[in-house]
Amino acid sequence: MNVALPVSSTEPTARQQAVLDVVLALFAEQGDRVTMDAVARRASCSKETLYKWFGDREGMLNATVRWQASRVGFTPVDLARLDLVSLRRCLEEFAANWLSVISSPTSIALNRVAIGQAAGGAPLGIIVLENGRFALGKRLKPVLEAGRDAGLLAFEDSETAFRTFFGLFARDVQIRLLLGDRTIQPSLRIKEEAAHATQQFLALHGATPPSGVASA
Amino acid sequence: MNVALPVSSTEPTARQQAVLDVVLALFAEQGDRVTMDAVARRASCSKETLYKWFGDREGMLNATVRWQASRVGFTPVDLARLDLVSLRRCLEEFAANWLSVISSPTSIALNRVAIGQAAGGAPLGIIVLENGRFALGKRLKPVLEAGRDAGLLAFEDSETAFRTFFGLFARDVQIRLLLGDRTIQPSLRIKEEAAHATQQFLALHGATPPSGVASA
DNA sequence: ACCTAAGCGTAACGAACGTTACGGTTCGGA
DNA sequence: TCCGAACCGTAACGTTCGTTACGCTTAGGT
Repeated sequence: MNVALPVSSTEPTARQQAVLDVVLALFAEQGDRVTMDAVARRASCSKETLYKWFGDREGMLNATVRWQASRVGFTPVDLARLDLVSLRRCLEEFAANWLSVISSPTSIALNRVAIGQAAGGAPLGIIVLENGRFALGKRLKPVLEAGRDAGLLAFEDSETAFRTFFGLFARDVQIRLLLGDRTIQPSLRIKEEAAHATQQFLALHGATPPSGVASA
Repeated sequence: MNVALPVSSTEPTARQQAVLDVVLALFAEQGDRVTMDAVARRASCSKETLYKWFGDREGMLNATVRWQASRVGFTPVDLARLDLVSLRRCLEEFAANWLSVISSPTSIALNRVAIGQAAGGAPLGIIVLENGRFALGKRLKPVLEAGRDAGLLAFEDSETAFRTFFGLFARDVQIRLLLGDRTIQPSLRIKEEAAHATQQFLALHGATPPSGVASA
């Protein structure tokens, strides 16, 4: 499995990227039920080429997940001069970015496929986890620690603090989306929910109590 | 689809329950890849019987989800005499119960199947949601409101308050389990995590600040 | 101009699996 | 005792789909 593309590093060519984008589009449309034939037809390439490039079906799915993961970008933050305002805005942006990413049809479809494959020993779920939840933690923990160093936050373990923040903004959104709940419409209130979660996190872990703003 | 068992109410017979338990066991073992043949063999029944009972494969999966959902029980609480100690204990039990349920192999497998089916328009995900997350909310919100009436809690919307509590104890546990993360071992620390989440929830929404206990 | 590699389109093979059909067996009731 | 319904075990059918193979076209290098 996965002959032409080794498990790490090698970036797919432009043509290959176009094929992987087709796979993503088909994921969003039909979920896991993506056949090699449908990919080849939509991408106007031959199945033989698919097998030459990706080895087998699992390799193609693997490359697709990596391709999508390589595109999620984070806006780096300036940790040197950090005050309560910039910290709050940074946390709100992180939360809002996360909420908007996991609400996108592409992300939902990708997570569904990864979860379906995770039933076996497939590493797809781990890849999604590594590039989603854990990548977020790696980016956010330095911010939290800088906030603590600046006397703005108080906590012992940055991992625990991050998981608290994660729970406050993620709540039940992801599981409801994955299970197909249509009564949830997070796209409209992302800003408000991110602000709310940040407010609550600062109420729990802020060194100085936030002045005059009640957690509605 | 689903001929013999109408979509609601009718309870399966003991023999049918045994078959559904076999399906659950196979879910836990092999995930979504459960064939009618494997079910018939393990359950020592004929495939013709399966089709007579459940209509088709989707009907069988449907009945399985309902069967498992019918078994999750909640311990009712006495809302009349509620003080801070009993409220705290009640919240901790809810959180601990939820964490232990979603950590069980059966629940993980069931959620994976439901999420996989949710890609199409299948109602499996909605059923799981209805009997999991929403059932929890229906049970917990009266408790929260009773706590508010007793002057122990302060919040505007019980739904919002519940989602905050949900986020505080669920955090990233469910998505990590679903994606196959093996570095997470919630079974050992469920009590501590439930107590921690309850502590944080009371810090956010408790009317009287909890005396002398720092949120570690 | 020729050769080779890459790639497209299509056909075909084979396995897995949902679904149906059939013959034999058990068991409760008339 | 006899009948019929329910059920078991197994075989068979048809579809889907992953995988492979083949013929043809195109482009770049010598």
